[in-house]
Amino acid sequence: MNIGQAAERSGVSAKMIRYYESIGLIPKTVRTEAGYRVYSETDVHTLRFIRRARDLGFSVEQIGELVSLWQDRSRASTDVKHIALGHIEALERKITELRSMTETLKHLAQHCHGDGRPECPILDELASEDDLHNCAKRETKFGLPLTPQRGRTKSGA
Amino acid sequence: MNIGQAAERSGVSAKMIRYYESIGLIPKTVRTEAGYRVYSETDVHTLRFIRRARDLGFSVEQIGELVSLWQDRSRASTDVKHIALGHIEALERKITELRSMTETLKHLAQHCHGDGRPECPILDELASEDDLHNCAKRETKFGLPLTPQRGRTKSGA
DNA sequence: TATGGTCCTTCCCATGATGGGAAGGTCAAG
DNA sequence: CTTGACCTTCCCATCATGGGAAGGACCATA
Repeated sequence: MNIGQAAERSGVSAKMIRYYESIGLIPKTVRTEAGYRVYSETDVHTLRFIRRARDLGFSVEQIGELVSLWQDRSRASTDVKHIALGHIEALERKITELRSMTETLKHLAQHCHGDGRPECPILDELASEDDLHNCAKRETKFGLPLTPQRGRTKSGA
Repeated sequence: MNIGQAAERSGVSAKMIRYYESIGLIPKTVRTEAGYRVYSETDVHTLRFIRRARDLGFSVEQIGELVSLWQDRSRASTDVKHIALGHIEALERKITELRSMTETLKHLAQHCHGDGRPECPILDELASEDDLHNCAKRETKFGLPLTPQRGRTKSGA
């Protein structure tokens, strides 16, 4: 089947399939004489595997390791578990960070009248000279891209 | 003061200060004859404001709006609150998403022996033909960049 | 004054995962 | 043979951030 079919059946966009091939996450496929990529059921299966791992938030690098382990029949499950646990930790750190932000913000928002007057504790806090004295102490401070929309951009927006 | 000083005093890197200027988040500064940017206490104050907003996860676009409101003495606090509440929602959606991922993963990891044998429910699940049948149903599915390290890259790594 | 070190300038590139779109080739059905 | 749907490659954009190069500016000290 062609890339479009493979994309539809796997849930990975054609664009991404080409990208994964280009970075070596999946091997180069067979091509027709005309240069069209040809995919088998097995390839689709692999792509689905990748999509799921991606949906669980694994990075492409980690997915590469997972795919290798998956295809290595003599793997040790501890290696897989190790990757998973590491990822869980990363996720939890992120969650903690985001929670800290929301809590600070909720505090601030609670005290803001939110009417037509200019007084605003939210701005006051942002402008204050000392550290954010709220619950959230910015221990873990990373950026968070809140709009990295995976998948459709036009339809889903 | 020069950009280096302003960076140090505000907690915003010189690189970022230039970037913020280039995208119009902050106005162009006065320059010395030699072309060096010159900053005042007020500028540093603004930069600190920006850093805090950034630490709370606001996007540069939102920060722009917040800065405008901050500097508009006839603002309505409701506008500020509106931005804050919107951001809180976004954060909470993200948190929900991440929690869903961790829960799925924890489930899978729990059932994985994590020893030298190849049997691995984590891989089995990723490779399974049907949808992830776990608690996490991938309702909200976005990517999450778990390593967008803000700030130092060498020292902090 | 010459030299060196530290600062500043601009410009380009990279990140990670993804989409958009253009220019052009292919294929199957009518 | 034409049309439309599909494929190809290539380049660009995102978002906020850092890295680094090439070159100029400034200052202190020998």
